[in-house]
Amino acid sequence: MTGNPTPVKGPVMARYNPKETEPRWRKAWTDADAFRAVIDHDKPKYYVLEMFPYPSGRLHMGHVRNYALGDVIARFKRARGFSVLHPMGWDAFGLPAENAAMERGVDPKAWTYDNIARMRDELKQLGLSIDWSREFATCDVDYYGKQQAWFLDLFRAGLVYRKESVVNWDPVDQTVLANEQVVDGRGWRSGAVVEKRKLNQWAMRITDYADQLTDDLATLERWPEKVRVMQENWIGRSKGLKFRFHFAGETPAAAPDGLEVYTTRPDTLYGASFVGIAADHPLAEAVAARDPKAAAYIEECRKGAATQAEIDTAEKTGYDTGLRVKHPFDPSWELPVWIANFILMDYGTGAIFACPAHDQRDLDFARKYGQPVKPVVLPPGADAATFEIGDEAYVGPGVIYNSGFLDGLDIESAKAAAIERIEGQGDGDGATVFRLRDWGVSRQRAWGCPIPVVHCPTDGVVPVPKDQLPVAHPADIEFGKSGNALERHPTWKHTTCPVCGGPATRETDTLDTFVDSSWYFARFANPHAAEPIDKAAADYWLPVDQYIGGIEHAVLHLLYARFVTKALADQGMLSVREPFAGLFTQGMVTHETYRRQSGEWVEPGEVEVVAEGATRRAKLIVSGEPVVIGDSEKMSKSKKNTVAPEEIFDVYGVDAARLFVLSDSPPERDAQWSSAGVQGAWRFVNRVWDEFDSQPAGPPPAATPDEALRRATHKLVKQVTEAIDTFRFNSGIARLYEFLNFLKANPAAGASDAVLAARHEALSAFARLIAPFTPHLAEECWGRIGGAGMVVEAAWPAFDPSLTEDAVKILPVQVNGKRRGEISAPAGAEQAEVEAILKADPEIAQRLEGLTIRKIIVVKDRIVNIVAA
RNA sequence: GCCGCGGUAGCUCAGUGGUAGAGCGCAUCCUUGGUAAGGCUGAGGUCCAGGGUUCGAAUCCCUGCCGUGGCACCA
Repeated sequence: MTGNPTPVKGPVMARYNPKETEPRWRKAWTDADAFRAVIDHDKPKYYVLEMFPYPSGRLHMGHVRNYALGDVIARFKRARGFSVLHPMGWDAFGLPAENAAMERGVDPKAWTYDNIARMRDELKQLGLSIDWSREFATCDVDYYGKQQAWFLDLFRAGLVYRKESVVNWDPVDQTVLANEQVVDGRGWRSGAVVEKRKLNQWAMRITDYADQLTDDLATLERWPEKVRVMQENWIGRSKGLKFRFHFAGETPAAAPDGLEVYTTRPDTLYGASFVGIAADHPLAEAVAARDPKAAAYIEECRKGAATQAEIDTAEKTGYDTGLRVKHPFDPSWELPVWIANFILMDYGTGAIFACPAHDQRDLDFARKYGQPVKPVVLPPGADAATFEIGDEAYVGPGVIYNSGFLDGLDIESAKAAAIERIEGQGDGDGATVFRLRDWGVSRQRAWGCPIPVVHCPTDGVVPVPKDQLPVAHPADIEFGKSGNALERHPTWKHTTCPVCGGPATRETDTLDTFVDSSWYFARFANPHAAEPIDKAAADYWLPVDQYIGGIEHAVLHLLYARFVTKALADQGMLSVREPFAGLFTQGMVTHETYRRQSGEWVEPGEVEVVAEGATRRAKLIVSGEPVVIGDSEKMSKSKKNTVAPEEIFDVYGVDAARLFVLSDSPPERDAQWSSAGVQGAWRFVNRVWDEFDSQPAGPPPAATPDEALRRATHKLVKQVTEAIDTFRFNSGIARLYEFLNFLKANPAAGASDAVLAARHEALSAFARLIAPFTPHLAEECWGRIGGAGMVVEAAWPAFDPSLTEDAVKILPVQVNGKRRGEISAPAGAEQAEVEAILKADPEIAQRLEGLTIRKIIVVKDRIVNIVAA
C-alpha cells in the first residue's frame, strides 16, 4: 500500500439521515413510474404477490415482514431483466367492519375506506416496488360485481347449488361457518362454541374437484412439502369399497335396498363381527320411531361431545337395534346392527362393518359389548394356531387366513379379490371417498358480496341477468343491530322476477369472504377489464410465480383459490389450472414478553433491559421495579409485546426496519424483534453510508484493480445472488455484513490507485446488492459514487466465475484426520502437484518422522489428509 | 396415535462429508469536533446424547432425549 502511514481520519461526515433521503427517493420512483407492470413479450415475466391485507387500519410488523420479503424478490427479478408484476389490494369485506359499526355507530363502508387510506400511506412508506395503478378493494362495487358475474357462470354450470343442510352456526358472529373455519368446535374468529342448525345454504361443488386438487399437488414443486401434506390430509382421499348388506329376516322400510357401508379394508371382511351405523343415520331414526330406548340413546349421542378433547376421551358406546344382516360371502352368517357413537354420518355412508381384530375402535367396542374378535391377518412369523388379539388391534402387514377364498393372499391382493367378488354379486363397487365436504359459501351478513339471485314464488331461484349486475349494497344500510342488515332493510330485497315480472325478493345472504380472495390474483392481471378476467393479460401474467404469506392459510384460502382457478379454467376464463406456481410461507414476528411482579403485562417501551455478561435483567424505566422477562411470542395486543412500525420508521428509518426483519432469521422461521437488533441494522446502514462517503468523488483511477478485493467482490455477488434465489435472505445479508468489514480493512484513505479502483467496483456492486433489502440507502449510495440513473433502473451486478475462487488456496493438512499444518497450493492443483508441495514442506516432514505413509487423500482446493502409521 | 420441523457461541441463526462461522450481546483499550456516537482488540463452542459408516462426521445412517407445528373416532 502506498500513501500516508499514519491513520487518517476521514472528512467529517454528515450522518446518514433517512428522514431526508427516504421520502426523496420514494418520490423519485413515483415520478419515474418505476414499478409499472408492462406486458413485454420480449422479456420473461415474473409475478410476485404477497397475500393481500385486511384493512384493519394499522400496519403491524407481520405486514412489514411479509411485504419486505415480497419486495426483495420483486426488486431482484426486475434488476435481473424480468417484466415484473407486483400489485397490492385489500381484502376488505368481513365482520370487523360490521363490529365497528355496531360498537361505534360508524358506516362499515366509510370505516373500511378510511382504514384503507391510512394503511395505504403506511405501506407506501415502506418503499415497496408496487404498481399502485392496479390497486383495488374487494368491497369496490366494480370488483364484487365481476365476482357476481362469474358466480352466476358457475351456477349455470352446476357448480353452485342450494341445499338444506346442517351447518355450523356461530352464535356470536350470527353466521354460518365452513368446516374449515371451525377449529376444535369453535368459530375461528369469535371463539364461540359452534352450534348445529339446519338452513338453506349456497354451496360450491369443491368435491367435484377433490381428485384434481389432490393429484395436482404433485405438480406444485415450489410449494412447501408441509402445505401439500396438509392439503392432502384435509381433502382426505381414501380408496375402498362401498357395498350393501342384505337384511336377514325383516327388511326395514327405511333401507329397502339393504344397508350400504364403506370400508377401506374389504380384505378383512371375514373378520366382521357387527355392523355399525351413525346415530343420525336414517335407519337409526327409523328404529327410534318405534323403539323409545333407541330414541333415548340417539338423543344421548346428539348432546355428545363438543370439543376435540371430549371426543378424544369419550368412551365408545352403542345400542343393538335388533336388526340382523347377512354376511356378503356367507348368507347363513348373520351380523347384528348397532347404533354407535363413534360413527360419523357425514363420512362415507354413515355406516361401517366392524372388524375388531384389525381396527382399534372396533376392538374397543367389541370388548365392551362382548362381540367376537376373529383375526384374519396373520403377521409375518406368527403362528396361525396360537396368534391372538389382546388389547391392541393388529393393523400391520401379513397374510390373510380364516377367510375362505381370500386365504393365503397378501392384504392388497385380498382387497382386490374381495372387491371383485362383491362387484360380481352386484352388491357394490370399489369407491373413492373424500373427507372434504362441499364449500358452504352463504353468510348471513350485510358487509359482503351479495349473492346475485332472486327468489320468485312462481319461478323459484332465478339468477339476476348479467345486464342487471352488479347487485350493489343499498346506500342506507342500517347497521348497529345484530343479524343481517340486508335482511332488515325496508326496500332493498323487494324486486321483480326477471322471468315473470312478478314480485320477488332478493337473496340477502352474502358470500364468504374467502370467495373474494379466491380470484383476486387473476383480477390483478387487468383490474380495469370489463370482463371479470382479461384473458390475454391473465395468459401473460399467470400463474403467480411467487406467492408469499402466512402458513395459517395452508388449507383455507390456498385450497379455495386452487378450486376456483380450476372451476374458472373449465369455464374458459383462465388458461392456468393452478394459481400459484411457487409458495413461500413466512414465519411470524415475535417479541419478548414482560410482566410486572403482579403479573400485569408491560409494553417493551416501558422496560429497560440491562445485560450483565450472560444474564439479562429488566426493570421499569419509571420506577426501577424489576420486570420478569418472558418467552418471545407472536406480537399481540393482549400481551402488550407489540412494536409499532411507524415508531421504528421514525427513529431508524424504513431501511433499517426492513433490513432487520429480513436479516434476523430465515424467512420461513419466526423472527424475533428486538430493539438491540434494529439498532444493529441501523448501525449497518450508517457504516455503509460512511464507506461510500469515504470514497473519493469522481471516476475511479485508471489502474488495474487490486486482485484480492476484486475477487472478494465477485465472490460476494455470487453469494448474494444465490442467497436471494433460494430465499436465504438472512444469509445474503450476513455476507454483506462480512464484506463491509472487509472493505473497511481496505480503506479509501491513503489507498493505492489499485485499491481505489477495486473499491469503486466493489461499491458499485454493493449498492445494487443491498437494493432489494434497503432500497433507499442503495439509491443514495449509488448516487454518491456516480452511478448512472437510479438503482431501480440498473441491472443486477454480474460476476465472473473465474474470479469467485482464490488463485492460491490454503490447504489444511491433516495427519490421520487431525490438523497438523497447512500448505499453499495453486487453485485446482491435482494430487501429484499437491504431493510435491507436501514433500517440500519441512514442517510436514517433521510431523511424519517415523511414520509410514499409507495414503494421501487430496480433496481439490479443500484439504489434504495423510493416512500414516 | 399419525405426519413434519428443529436442537451449533450468552441470544438469533449460517455452515449439510474436508481448518467450527456471522450479526447482536459481553470484556479490554482508544477516541471524545461524527457524540443519547465512532473505532481497535479479545474472550466465549462435548456442534443434544449414544452407536454405526468413512482416511475424515456438526454434516450421512440407526436409536434415544428435549422443544415445536399440523392432523386425528375419517371406517
